[in-house]
Order: sequence, then C-alpha cells, then structure tokens
Amino acid sequence: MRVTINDIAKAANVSPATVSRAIADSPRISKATKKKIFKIMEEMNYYPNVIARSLARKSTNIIGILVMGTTEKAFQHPFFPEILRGVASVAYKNKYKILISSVTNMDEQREIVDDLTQSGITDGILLLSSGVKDPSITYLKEIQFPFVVVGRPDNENEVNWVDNDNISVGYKMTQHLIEMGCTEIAFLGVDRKFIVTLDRLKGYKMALQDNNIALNEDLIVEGKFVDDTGYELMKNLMEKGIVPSGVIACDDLLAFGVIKYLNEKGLKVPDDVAVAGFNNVPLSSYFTPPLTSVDINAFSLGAKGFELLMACMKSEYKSFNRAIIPTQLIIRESTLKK
Amino acid sequence: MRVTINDIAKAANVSPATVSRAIADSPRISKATKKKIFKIMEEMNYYPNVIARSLARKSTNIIGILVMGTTEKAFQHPFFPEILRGVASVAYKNKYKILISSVTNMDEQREIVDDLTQSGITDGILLLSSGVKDPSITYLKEIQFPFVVVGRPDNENEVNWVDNDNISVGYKMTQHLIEMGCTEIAFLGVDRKFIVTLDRLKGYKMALQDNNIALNEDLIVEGKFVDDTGYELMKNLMEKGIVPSGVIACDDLLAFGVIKYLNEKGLKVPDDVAVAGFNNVPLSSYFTPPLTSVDINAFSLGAKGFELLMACMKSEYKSFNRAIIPTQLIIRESTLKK
DNA sequence: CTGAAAGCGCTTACAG
DNA sequence: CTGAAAGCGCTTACAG
Repeated sequence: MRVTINDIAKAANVSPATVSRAIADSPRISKATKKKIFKIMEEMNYYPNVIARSLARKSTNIIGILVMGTTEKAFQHPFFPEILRGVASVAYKNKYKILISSVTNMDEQREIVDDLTQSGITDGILLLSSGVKDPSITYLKEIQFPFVVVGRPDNENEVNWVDNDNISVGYKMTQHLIEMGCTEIAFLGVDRKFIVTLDRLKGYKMALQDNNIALNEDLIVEGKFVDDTGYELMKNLMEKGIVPSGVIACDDLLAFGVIKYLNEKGLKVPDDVAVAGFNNVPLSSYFTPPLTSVDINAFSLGAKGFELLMACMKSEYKSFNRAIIPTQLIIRESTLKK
Repeated sequence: MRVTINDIAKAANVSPATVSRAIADSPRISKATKKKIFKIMEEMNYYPNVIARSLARKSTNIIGILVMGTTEKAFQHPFFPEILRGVASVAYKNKYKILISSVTNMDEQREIVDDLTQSGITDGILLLSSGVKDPSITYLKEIQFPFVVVGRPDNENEVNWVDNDNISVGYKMTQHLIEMGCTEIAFLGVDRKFIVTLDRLKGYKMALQDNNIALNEDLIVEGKFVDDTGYELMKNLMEKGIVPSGVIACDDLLAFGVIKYLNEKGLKVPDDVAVAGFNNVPLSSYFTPPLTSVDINAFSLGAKGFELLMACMKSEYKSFNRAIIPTQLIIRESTLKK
C-alpha cells in the first residue's frame, strides 16, 4: 500500500490537516512541526497523491494542448515541437503538467475540447492553430474556460492570443526581394483556412504598394500551407507561362519544392529566380542554396502562450491579452542576386 | 455549479450508485433505468468528473511520455512528432490521455519519472529514448511500474520495448552502397550514448565482413546522433586526407551537412561520393540530390509502443514483450552512381 | 435489479 | 499554532 497523509500524520503525532498545511508550507504551522513532518515524510518515502489533491482543490495544474494537424506533414513541422518546448519549459517551472492531443479536423477538435473542459482534467487550454471561424474558440468563450490561442484568431479582440506580426513578416520579406531587384514576385501557399497565410499575403501586398509595384493576382497562388506541395504549385504557375523573378513561399517546406522544380527547369536560384520561405526550419541553412527565411521564434510563442494562459487561469479580472513575438529576417544565398 | 452524479440521481429518482453503474454500462442495471438516466444526463448536460473517478478507481487512464531531447535539434526531429502521432492515435481509440514531458538530461528524466510514477497521475510510461544504462529504466523496473521503451534498451530481456531492427537497417544500407560499387564507406555519427547508432554500426561491420571488405576504423566517425554537425564531421574526416567513395550518416540531418561540405569541395554526389542517411525525414526527397535513406515507420513505433504499454498495464501476468517494426530502404539519387 | 455506506486521499472553513 | 469534521465526486463490496 502506498503511504498516505494519514500515515504521516500518525507517525508524526499530528492531524492530517497539519501535514497537509506543512506540505503547502502554510505560515500557520510552526517551523518545528514542519521540520518534524518533513523528516518523517522523507523516511516513509511519502509522495502526495495529486489526484486526491486535484479533487479537493478543484484544480489539477494540468493544461491541455491541442495541436491541429490537418496533414501529417503539418504535424511533422519542426515548429510544433519548438512551441511545445517553449510551453514545457515555462510549465515545468510553474509545476504544471501538459496533456497533449493532436486532432485532424475541426469536428474532432471540438469533441476533444469538450472532453478536456468538462471532465475536469485540465485547468486551461492552449490551442495551436488559428483557423478561421474556429468553433472551439466560440465554445471556449461561451463556457468561459481559460484558453489561449497560439496564432491570431479572427475575433482578435475577444480572445487571449500570442503570435508574430505576420503582416510585418510578409512585408519585410517582400521588401527584401524588391531590394534585391525582383519586381515580379510570386506568393505561394495562401490557405484561406489559415489566418497566418492571409496576414503574410497582406504584408506582401502592402510592400508592393509602398514600392509602386502593381499587384498581379496571377502571381498569388493558393495551396496548402505546411506541406511539400511547393513543387506542384511552382509547376502550375510556370505552366501558365509565368516566370517570376522572385518567389515567396508561405513556408520553407514549400520553398524547397519550388527550388527543386526550378532546378529541374534549369533556372538558377537566386540569379534567375530568388526564392524565400518562412519559419526558418533547421534545414534551411543546409539547403542548396541556403534558404532565406524568417525566424518566428517558435519557442517564445510557446513560452509566452503559457504565460498568458497562467495569467488567464489565475486572474479574477476578465481581460483579453495578446502578445506579439518578434521575428528575424534571415537572409541567405537563395535571395542574394548578384 | 457543475452538475454531479448526485444531481442526476435525484432527478432520476435513483441512487448515485445506480447512475454510476449506468454510466459504466453495468449489466446489472435494467435497460429501462439506463435509458431514463441517459436521457436525464443529456438534459442536464452532465459530464463525469474524471478526477473523482480516477481517485475512486485508483487509475487515471493517462500515460506519460518522456521525450529525451539531448539537444534542441533532437527534439525538432520529425520523427518525434511521428511517434507521438502513432501513440496518440491508439491512445485516443482506447480512451487514454497523454501527458508529455520533455527532458534534457538523465537527471531531469529521473526526477520527472519519479514525479509521474509517485504522484498517481499516470498509469504507465512510455520512454522515447534508448540511452545506455538508463537510470530511469532501472528505477521503473524496481518499483514495478508499467512502462515501455521505444528503442531497444541494453537490458533488452528484462524490459518491454519496441524498435526497428537497427542492425539490419545498418546492414541493408551498407550492402546497398557496396552494390553501388563503394568500397571505402565512411560511417558517421556514432554516439555511444545511443544504442541505435551502435546497432547500425554493427550492421555496417557485418555487411563489410560478408563482402570481404576490411574494416578501416578511420572511416568510423563518432559524433552527435541527431544534429546538424554533419558538415564538421565530414570536414574533419577529409582533412585527415580520407576521401571515401561512400558515406553513411546515422541520420538524414547529418547527411545533409555531409553533402553540403562535399559540394563546397567540388565533389559530386553520388558520382564521386555516394551519401545516405537514416530515418527518412520529409525533406530527404526534396534535397539536391534526393537522399537515400531508411524509413523507420515512426508512426508504427509509437502505435505499437502504446499497444505494448496497454498490455503491460492490464495484464496481471508479468512478462517482457518486444516488438520489431519493419523498415524500408528508400533508394534515391544520392547513392545511384552511374 | 437497486441502494446505503464506506472509501479513494487530499484540502479547508470553522473552532479553539 | 493545531485539530475535528465536512467535502471534493466518484466507485464498489456488501446486502437485499
């Protein structure tokens, strides 16, 4: 049998209440008593049962993370583990545990959100997805359950969220390509289900405008966001007879496919076509040529997201907080035209 | 206030015990009573409190996953999310939840294992690491806590584990390179802390022997397993004046670095040097040239790992089970010498 | 087929 | 500074 708080109480000649208070380091217990209790706990190898504690406290110190993996590739994207590392690092320091669920579609997500919130297992939820019109967000707001979205949601003023400034991210990259002399810049991988891609596109458009470059809708290509379909997207574009001088892909993985296709067509990157991605995956620096990208600081997204969630779980005052994580444009050979 | 089993009992004019049994679909409750109870549960929007249930049942239906991320890069490796997907998929079907912890060293791992096992939060543990002389394994065996290791541990006959046959994996790849005409084959990324690298090395040696190729210890290079240090490892090797005709790297990430270095030195892959990796990361097919690798079926590793763990948590009969997940050699241009 | 009661292992308002 | 008691919301052996 495992040793309980009652065993400790008996051995220490105090009440279970006193042991409980000693563990919680209550100022109402004398130092001497605490010391005695801790000694006995040590000797008897006592560990508090967190389930019992959770039931009594009506709080578990567990948060749920929902990873929306629309495709396998999305889930394999290195930026998820990075966000997770960020969350875990802050959570660990604050004695929180992390329950993880990966979901493949919105319906499944709603089901899991339902379970996680109603079963009493989690104190708060972190949504790693920023789907447009996300039903989970509506629901979580409705039941007033603490949650934070990593990724700006569409109702941004009524939700706690953390994200990069993706408009600025798109702007910076476009500006960079323009400075490299590109005028016909294709923008690949716009996925209307993901706000992040729409924001980056918005930044792209703004940069063109600021540089008096006319917008050519043909250069904007919809497609999956995080996937390895860059090859096909580029192929489709060029088979329409369009050969841009620069290509911005919404994710590095797409950019790799783009470069592969260009290589096959005998076009040189960056001299014939400059190519850039976003999210700065670890391999971008090893690609041939090394890929220009934007580091989104996924670790910080996760860490900050958890901080917001903690605030949200603790505070009795309702508010909607947001946090913007800075990004860095990482210029590599793939856009450095001679 | 949330609605409890007692509220349902009152509304249905039965005892809480009956409601509890109805939820558990006990055959001892009449169909009529069940129907009445379910209807009321629905109406009152009742969800069982899993914490209370866990306390009463002394079992939580939560498993803990420990990801050993010795380096950031290791954690970012696409094969972790893939394993996780596999675990999650089977866990979800069986109504298990997943608690995830990432640890950066063995001491931290022990601490977390301690917490996870003693606090009563998890019913079983999945270790995603196969460190040599892992203290957590020793401990888990000692306290007889249900656990499974993904990756063959050194005391393989006293532990439940799932893994690929990494000796065979190393053998297959080496054999392939030999068939491509390579005789001087370098083997990069042997990390004595990771059994998987030692096993692959063993397969390499066996293949050489079977083909009557003398082992040249200079061609075996120790290094980090999952990291982007391939460039340096290859550089060190060649600066000793060694130019192999084939290179096998213990992970695709290393192989990418190797190819980058070879490119810089003006050596053609595969014609001058054939290069292969392991683990078949998503980008391997997009690399220039596309990289020969071995698919380890990470999803299956995870799924099977969880199955073993379930068996281990449920069975009253002690046994040590293992599962071997098949692998596929994926031959791409990087080793296809003309 | 159903219920009363004890129990899971904690916490905490109340009382002293 | 400490304790007795009630309570968190379930489950289950026992009894009928």
